[in-house]
Amino acid sequence: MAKQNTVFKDAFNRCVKLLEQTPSLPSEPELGTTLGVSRTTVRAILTRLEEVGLLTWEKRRKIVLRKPEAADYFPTEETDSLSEIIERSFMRRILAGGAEPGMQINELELAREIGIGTTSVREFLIRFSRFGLIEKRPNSHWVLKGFTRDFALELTEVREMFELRSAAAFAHLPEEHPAWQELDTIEAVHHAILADIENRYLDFSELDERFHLLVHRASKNRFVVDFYDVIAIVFHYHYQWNKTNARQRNARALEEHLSYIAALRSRDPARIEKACRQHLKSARETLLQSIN
Amino acid sequence: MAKQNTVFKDAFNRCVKLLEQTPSLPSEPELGTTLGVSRTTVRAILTRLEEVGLLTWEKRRKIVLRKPEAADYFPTEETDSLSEIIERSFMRRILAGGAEPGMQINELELAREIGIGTTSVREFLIRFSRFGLIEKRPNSHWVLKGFTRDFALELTEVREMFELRSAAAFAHLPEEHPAWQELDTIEAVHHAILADIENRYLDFSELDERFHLLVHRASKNRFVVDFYDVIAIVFHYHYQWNKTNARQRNARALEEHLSYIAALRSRDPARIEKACRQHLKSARETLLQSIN
DNA sequence: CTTTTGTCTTTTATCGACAATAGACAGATC
DNA sequence: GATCTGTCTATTGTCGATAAAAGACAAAAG
Repeated sequence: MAKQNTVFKDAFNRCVKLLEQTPSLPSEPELGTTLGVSRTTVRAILTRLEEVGLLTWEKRRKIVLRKPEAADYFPTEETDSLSEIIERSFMRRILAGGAEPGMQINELELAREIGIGTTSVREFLIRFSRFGLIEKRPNSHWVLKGFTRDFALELTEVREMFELRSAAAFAHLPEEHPAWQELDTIEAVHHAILADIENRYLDFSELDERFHLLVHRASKNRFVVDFYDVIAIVFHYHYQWNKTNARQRNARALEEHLSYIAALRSRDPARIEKACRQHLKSARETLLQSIN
Repeated sequence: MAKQNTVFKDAFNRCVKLLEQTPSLPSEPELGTTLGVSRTTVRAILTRLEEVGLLTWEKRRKIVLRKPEAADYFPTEETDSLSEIIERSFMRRILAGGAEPGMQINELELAREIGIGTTSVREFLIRFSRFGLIEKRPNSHWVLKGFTRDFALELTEVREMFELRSAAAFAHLPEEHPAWQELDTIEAVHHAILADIENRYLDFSELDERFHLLVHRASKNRFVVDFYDVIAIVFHYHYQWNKTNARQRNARALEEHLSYIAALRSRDPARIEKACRQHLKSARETLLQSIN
C-alpha cells in the first residue's frame, strides 16, 4: 500500500459513534469539521455507511437505518496511525526491553520487525531524536543513548527551569484569560479523582499532562511549550510501565497539584515558587526511583 | 541516482590537498581515519587518484606521481551534502526572500525547485521543525511561522536562561578540564582578529559559535547543548545576510567576549553573571535590529 | 601477533511511484 | 446569496528499489 487509510477508519468509527445518538447526519462540510477530516474522507465514510446498511444517503438526505453494533466499527488496532505504532513499539524496546545504552539501532531491522517500510522508520527516528534518547551517526547507524539516570537528571533540570518561569508567568495572566477557567476545570477533576482514588488513580497520568502543559503555555514561549513534549512522552511511558506504588504516588501528586493550583490562584510569587519546587522535587524523585 | 556520492567527492578533494604535502600516503585504515570515511570510500579515492594519474597504487605502495592541479579537484558545488543544499536554499527563501508568516510550504514544489526528491525535502523539514520556524499540519501542508520579532524574543529568552546557567557551571569545571585550554585558544583568536579587525571582522561569526558552544557544553546537559543548534543556525544566517555595521558590531562583540572570558577565568559568580548578561543583551539587540 | 589488504555483505540515503487525503471550483439546491 | 454537492486536481504518506557508503572477516604481509 501507498498510504494507510487510518484517518478514514478512525473518522469512520467516530462517525458511527455519532450515529448512535442522532437519527440523521448534517451536511458534508459540517460533518468534516466535526470529525476533523476533509470532505473527501467524509464522502468515503458516507459511502461505507451506506454499504454496511447503516444509512440511506442521497444528496442532503442522510437517514440512519438502524442502531450501530460492535461489528460495524473497525478494530481499534487498525485506527492507529503508523507513527503511533512505531512510537509504541520503539518505546517498549527501549524502556521495557533490555536495551542497553550504546546499542546500535538498525533502521532496516526495526522496519522489518514492525512490518513497515524503512522511510517511515527513518522519519520517526528523525522526529524522535529531539527527545535526546538517540543520536545519529551520519551515513551510519543510530546510537541509543538510553533512558539513563543522566538522561533523567538533564531532563528534570531543564524542566524545573522552564516550569518555575512558566508558573511565575502564570500569575501575570490577565483575569479574563481562558487559562484561569481551564485551571478551575482541572482542579475540579483533581477533586473528583481524589474522591474515588481507589478506582481512578490511573486517570492521573492524563490529568498531569493537561495541568503541566497549561502551566508551560503561560510562558508564551514556543521552545518552552515544545519542550513539554519531551517531558510528556517520558512521563507517559514511565507511568505506563512502572506501576509500583502507583496509587500512593498519584494520590500524593494530586495533593501537591492542589497546593500548586491554590498558589497560582493567590498570584503570590513566593508561594507559587514554593509549591512548584515542592512538586517538581517529588516528581523528579519518582522518576529517578524507577531507573535504579 | 540512489545516493549522492558527495562523501566520496569531498573526501577525495581533502585527500588531494593532503597529496600536495606528502610524497606518499599511509595505509587504508589510517587514511580512512584521517579523512573520516570508511575504507570502502578510501579505496574508491585511491582508485580515482590512480585513474587521473596522481598516484601509483599497488598494495602498500602509494607513490605520488605529480603535484595536484586545480583541475584535479571536484568542483565545490558537488561536494555539499544534499541536506546542506536544502538548508541553504530554504533559509534563503525564509530569511532573505519575501516569505510571510502564515505562508504554506509545499514539499513537492520545494523538491522540484531544488531539483531533488520529495523524501529528502520531507526529512529536512522534519529535522528543521525543531527550530520553531515551521509547523506541520498532519496530512496537509507545513506552515511557515516566520522569522518574526516574537521568534527572536522567545529564542533569546531561552538562550539567556541556558547560557547564564552554563556560564555559572563553567566556573566549577576542574582546573584540568580541557575546556580551560580551549578557552585560552579562543581568547588568542579573539586578540588575533581584533589586531586586524579591518580585514578579519567576518571571521567573528565562526568564532562566536565556537565560544558560546564551549560555554553551553559546561552545562553538561544535552538539552542545553542541543538548543545551541537553534541559536547557531539563526545567528549564522543572520550574520550572512545582514552585514550593515558588521565591522563595528563584531568589534564590540569581540571586546565583550574578552571581558566574559576574563570573568569566567576569575571564577567569580557575580562577575561572570554580569559579563554574560552584558553580552547577551547586546546580542539580543543586534538580532532584533535586523528584524524590524 | 598486529596491521594491512582483498573480498563480500549489510545498511543508509535517495529516488520515483501510487493510494489516501486534502482542497478547489462550478453548478445545484435551499 | 449562502451553503451544499459533484467532480476534478494537487499534495501527502508510504512503499520498494538501488547506488553509495559502512563495515565484517579471512588471508596476506610485516
